[in-house]
Amino acid sequence: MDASVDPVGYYTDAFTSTVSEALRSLGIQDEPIIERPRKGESDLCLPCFNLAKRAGLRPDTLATMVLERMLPSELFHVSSVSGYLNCTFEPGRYVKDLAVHMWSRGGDIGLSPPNGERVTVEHTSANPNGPFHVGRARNPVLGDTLVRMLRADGSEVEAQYWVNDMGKQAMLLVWGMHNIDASELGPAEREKKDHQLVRFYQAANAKMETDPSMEPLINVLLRNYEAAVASLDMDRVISAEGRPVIRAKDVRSACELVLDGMKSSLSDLNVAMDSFVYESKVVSDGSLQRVIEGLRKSPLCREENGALYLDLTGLVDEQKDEEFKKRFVLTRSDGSGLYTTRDIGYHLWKLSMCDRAINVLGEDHKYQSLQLSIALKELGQERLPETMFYSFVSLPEGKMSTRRNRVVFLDDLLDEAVSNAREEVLKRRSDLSPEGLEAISRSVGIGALRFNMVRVQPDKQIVFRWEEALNFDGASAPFVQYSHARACSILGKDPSGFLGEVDWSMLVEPSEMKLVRKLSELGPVISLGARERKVHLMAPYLVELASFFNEFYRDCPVLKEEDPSRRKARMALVELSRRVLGRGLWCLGIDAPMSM
RNA sequence: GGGCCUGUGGCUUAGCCUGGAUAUAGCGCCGGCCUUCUAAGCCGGAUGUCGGGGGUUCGAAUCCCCCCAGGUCCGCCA
Repeated sequence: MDASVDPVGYYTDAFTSTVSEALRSLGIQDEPIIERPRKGESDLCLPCFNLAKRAGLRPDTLATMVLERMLPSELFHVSSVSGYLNCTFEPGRYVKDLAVHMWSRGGDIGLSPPNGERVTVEHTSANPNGPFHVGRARNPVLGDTLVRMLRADGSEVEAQYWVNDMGKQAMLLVWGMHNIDASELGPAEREKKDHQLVRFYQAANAKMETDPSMEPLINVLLRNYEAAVASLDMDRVISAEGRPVIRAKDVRSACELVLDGMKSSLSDLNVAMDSFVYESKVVSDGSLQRVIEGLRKSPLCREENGALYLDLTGLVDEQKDEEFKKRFVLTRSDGSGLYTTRDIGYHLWKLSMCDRAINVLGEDHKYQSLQLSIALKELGQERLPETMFYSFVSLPEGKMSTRRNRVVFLDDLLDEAVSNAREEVLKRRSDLSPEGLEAISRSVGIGALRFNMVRVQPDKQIVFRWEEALNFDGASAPFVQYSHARACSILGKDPSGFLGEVDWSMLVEPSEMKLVRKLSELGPVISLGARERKVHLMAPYLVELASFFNEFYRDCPVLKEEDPSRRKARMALVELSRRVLGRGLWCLGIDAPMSM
């Protein structure tokens, strides 16, 4: 068999066509639905229940009849068990074919060739008014993992952060920075700019709650600011009640300052963005106006007191939602745009730049996202953004809230993770340099955090508990990292041990064969993540793989193996495991340390 | 009030879209394994009305209906 052919598909096709032929010889024309059994020894199965029903036979009778009519194959053998036709690939041959195929990919294992698809993943996009808290930390972790898995799957991906520099939050921040004396504020939690500047935002917010003149003031500023942005006059002085308050360009620079601090948290989490797109872009390049003009032509569009809205009444039944908000407001009475309107402009632009747009959003954005899609359809947009929603992380005592001071900052969690990891490393290693200790502690600490945020289905709520967030035992990043380090340790003792021709048929031990099979599941796990956005399946896959590697490690001595050919095959299996574990961890944005 | 999401051993969780063979793992608990390539490991054991009730089906954790609990949304806010 040619090394470039994927054995899974090859064997599956062989079984499928043999089954189809046998079925046809029984006069059954249905295309058989071949499944992967969840349990049991076999590799594939054909449940015969529905076929038997249509043929008027008992399932086990049909299975046996099909079995009797199947041509024998060198690739697999088949048995009939309680209504199932079970197919088991010829173990030695299959494992060898898998290993040869994987080995031929070299260091590129798990990377598909470019598929020509351009994907934009928008994630994180938190308002630039203060540091990240862990309530939203799932967003960058899920988003970045998706980006990595798409890249591994061969897509050309852009990770995009949509920065809200046009809204009330941004204006409150700037107003605070220019009108509140720093000496009136309490000390900041950290030196980082996001922690420093959030104090101005909080103070401005507090003032708005007590001072009724604040709200109209901010609204006037926002309106004047939008006008300045629309006419590309960033030097314009933005005033209210005739008094100058800020310059238009101050808003953007304030956001950028806070964003600097936020970017450094992202980088600590191993999250990299490719581009930051500011909301003001949509205003300054005129696309906001084009959106409004375009939607004006929609039959759903209505006007009231100068405000434009889409009348969604007709969609009520379709959505099975009697209380569907009937109006999707596009502009205020004064003609100025709203967040959702700018979002439409952004999406039109984004969709024109890629083949697939994916948004990672908190579940609170579901409704807004639905409205967005309706508006995009009204504008004639055929491709719509895909969404990945996640539920919030809350605290045992309730929802995180900055105002009630009930919040855990991401920066604190990151520090805590690294310092817990450091303690664990120190328990086991005394030979490390300070730099080595830091590097391993960081890999382990941050890895454990990221792992715990992607290991569960995104739409499940998470209650944040320190001991769980920093879990280093069992199904955790360090468990997987440890297997990787063990592999590296063996390879380090004989770096040339797998060079030359490898005889994969030397791998006959059950734990070797199990490991090879598990290694071959990397590709399918990556494509499930990339194509169906099920990124949470990578974590349990890696745990299972690491566990199989540990069994192999226990059962099969490598360096001490005396038969040179078997030793080489085992060395190569260790190298293959190292590559696959490394690739999987890379997909999760988790470092794969050489030693722990 | 209505829409959407979630509810699986003491705790956390996979499977649900696309119904099928003994319901997946981990933590914790109990009992073993370091003169042998890193014990952050391995092996064995106990633990389940798959939120509750109906229905469809030869067969339901999975599909449909009702109910309960938690989350979330229903602004000329973002």
